[in-house]
Amino acid sequence: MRARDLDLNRRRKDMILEAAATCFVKQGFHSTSMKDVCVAAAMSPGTVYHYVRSKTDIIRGIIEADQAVTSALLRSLSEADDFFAALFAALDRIAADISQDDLALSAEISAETLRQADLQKLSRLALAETVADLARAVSLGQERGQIDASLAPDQAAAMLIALLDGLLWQATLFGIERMKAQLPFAKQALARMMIDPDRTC
Amino acid sequence: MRARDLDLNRRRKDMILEAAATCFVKQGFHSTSMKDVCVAAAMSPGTVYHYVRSKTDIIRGIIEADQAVTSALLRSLSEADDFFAALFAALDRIAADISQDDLALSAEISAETLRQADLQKLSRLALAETVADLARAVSLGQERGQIDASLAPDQAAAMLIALLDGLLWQATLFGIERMKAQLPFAKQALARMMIDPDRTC
DNA sequence: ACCTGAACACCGTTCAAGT
DNA sequence: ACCTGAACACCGTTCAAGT
Repeated sequence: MRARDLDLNRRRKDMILEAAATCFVKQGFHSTSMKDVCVAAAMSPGTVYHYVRSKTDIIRGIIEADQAVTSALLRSLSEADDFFAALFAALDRIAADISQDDLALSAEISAETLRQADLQKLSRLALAETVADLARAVSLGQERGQIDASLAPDQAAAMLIALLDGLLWQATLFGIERMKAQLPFAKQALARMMIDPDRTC
Repeated sequence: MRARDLDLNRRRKDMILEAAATCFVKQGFHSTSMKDVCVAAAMSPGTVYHYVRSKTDIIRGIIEADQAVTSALLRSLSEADDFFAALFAALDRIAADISQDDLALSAEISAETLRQADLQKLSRLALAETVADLARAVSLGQERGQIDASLAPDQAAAMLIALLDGLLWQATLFGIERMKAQLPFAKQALARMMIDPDRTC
């Protein structure tokens, strides 16, 4: 019955995380109360706290789930033959898939992360992993002659992520439509950043 | 005595804003209570609420003050003769002046902004003004032949701000020292983005 | 008008008590 | 073990009462 208990534990926690995510997306992290989460998960406070350590613990679960998605998307970049084609396709997909509420929540989670040491560490490791994954794709692109070989892959990756994060923030404030309109300019900027300007001379 | 009343009003509100800012920088927005602010400002709750509408109202004051600083810094870019020299100097100054706590607070304020319609509008207008100010400097740089004339000034400005915001976010997580180490790469990236790659051919 | 501080409704979390 | 819901300490804000 140990196996069954562990399974119940995981299932109940997933239910709570899902219910909480729904609330957070709709109302934000700080304005959804644990009572809201309890109602959405159809459990009493005591039960919720039996499966979840704290409100912060729920954020931890969401960050981990998000990072798994990002990581998979980035690893697929390393498997592509054409770096820029794959990168631009990924940007298009991000712009097409993301919702305004998702953007708001992820900004809120990012901020929440800063005031709690363990969450901040989690968030820092996630970003470091993202940059490392992307640096690997950059390195492969350099070997294929698609990217300026004189660039440090991790620095190029950091710049690319910075530009993308900055655009996502602008999309959060100005709306996703504006980001879609910005994409061609962003692609040009990224290509210029990463292709040797003297290459065609 | 109307004049004196208005003056007291402004002075007291400034005292509260200053006390609150100190608390926010040290502990963050959500983990400083109004009681903390009252103690720091040496006033009772009733007095604080006599001069300030709400906790959110304090954030509004901080955003407005921040934007005044940013706006002044950007306008000075328009007055420079060499766009990139002035831009790079501004980046160096930002990296030198900013503290880890400031970075954390501004991320937290940005997030807070998203869940309250009036704050979001304020924040959106501030970013729009920042982009517009910078676009003007870009436009002048183009007239002087320092920047690729084929770029749309507002788009180039938006990309520049996006990259800078992204780097500031990385500095928030990884520390300012890392941002200082990144600056040369950021400058190269910005120059490549904004200078016609065929110019020297 | 300016200020006090008790009071209000609500928050995240805990825990004695039930099954 | 799993679950309940009353209770606790604390939050942002208000308001009758004082000067």
